[in-house]
Amino acid sequence: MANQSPCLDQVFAALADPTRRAIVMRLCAGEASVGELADPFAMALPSFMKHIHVLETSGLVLSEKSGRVRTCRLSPDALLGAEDWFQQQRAIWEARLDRFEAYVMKLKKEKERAAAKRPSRTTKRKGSE
Amino acid sequence: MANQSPCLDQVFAALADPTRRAIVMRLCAGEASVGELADPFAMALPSFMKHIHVLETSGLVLSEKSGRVRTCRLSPDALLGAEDWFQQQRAIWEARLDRFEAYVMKLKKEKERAAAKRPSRTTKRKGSE
DNA sequence: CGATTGGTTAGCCATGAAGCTAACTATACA
DNA sequence: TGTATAGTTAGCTTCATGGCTAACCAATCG
Repeated sequence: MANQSPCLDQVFAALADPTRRAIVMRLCAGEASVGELADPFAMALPSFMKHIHVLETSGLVLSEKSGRVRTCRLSPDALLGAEDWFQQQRAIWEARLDRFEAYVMKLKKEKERAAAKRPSRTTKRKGSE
Repeated sequence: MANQSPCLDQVFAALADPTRRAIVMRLCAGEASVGELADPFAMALPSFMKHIHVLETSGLVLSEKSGRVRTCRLSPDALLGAEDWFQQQRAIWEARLDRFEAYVMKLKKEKERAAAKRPSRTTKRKGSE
C-alpha cells in the first residue's frame, strides 16, 4: 500500500520537457556549469534556471556553487528509480504475456484434441494465429 | 540528428501523473473497460476520460469501443521506447564513469610512482578518496 | 576601484493541465 | 417502448508551467 511514487511524479514531469532531457543527456557526459549548459539554448537565463531548478527538485540533478559559478552534475539515483519503474511494469507485462501464451497453447491443444476426436468440424477459426 | 523524441515528451508527461501511472500498472495486468479502470478512483468520469485520452495520445494505451463499452489495453511500444531512453542515458553515464575510474587509476599509479621516486613528500592530500 | 561576468530574484503574461457539473448519445435490457 | 448503463461533449474554474524583462548580488579581472 505504500505509495512509493511521490518522487516519480517529479522525475517524469522533469523528463517530459525536451530542454530538460537535453540537459540530462548533456550531464551524462560530465558535469558542467549553468552557463555551459545554457549555451546551446536560445533562452533567457532565468527561464533556463527554472529548468535547472525543476531538475534539482526532482532529484535528477545536484549542483553546488563555488565562487560565482554553479556546477551541475547528474544524480543517478532518481534516474535509476525511474528506470526501475519501467522494468517492474515490463516484468508484470511479460509475466502476463507468458501466462497468456500458455493459455493460448492450452486452448490450441484442446482444440487439436477435439479435432482429432470429431474431424467433422473443419478449420473454422477466423484470423486467430 | 533526427529528433526521435517528439513522443517521449508525451510519454513522460503522461507518466508524470500518479493516476495515469496507476492506469498503466493496472493495464499491465490485462485489458479493461473504462468503467473498470475508473472504479478505484474518486473522480468524475469526464475527468478520468481525460487521463485515458492523454494516455492514448501518448501512445501508451490503445482502446476500441464495441457496443457501448470501450476496452483499453496497453501498447507496449511507447513504454519500451521510454525505457530505451533510460538505458541509453545509463550507458553513456556508465561509460563516463568507467573512463573516470580509469583516469583515477592512472593518477593513482602516477602518484605511487612519484612517491617511490622521492619519498620526501608524505601523505599531503586532503580528503580525496 | 570600477567594470564585467555569472547567476539570482522578482514580477509579469500566456498557455495548458486537471478537476468539476450538466447535458447529451447510444447501446442494452425489461 | 421505456429506462438504465457506459461513455462522451461542452463549458467552466483554478493552478502550474514556461517563457519573458528588469533589476540585483557577488566574484573576478584590469
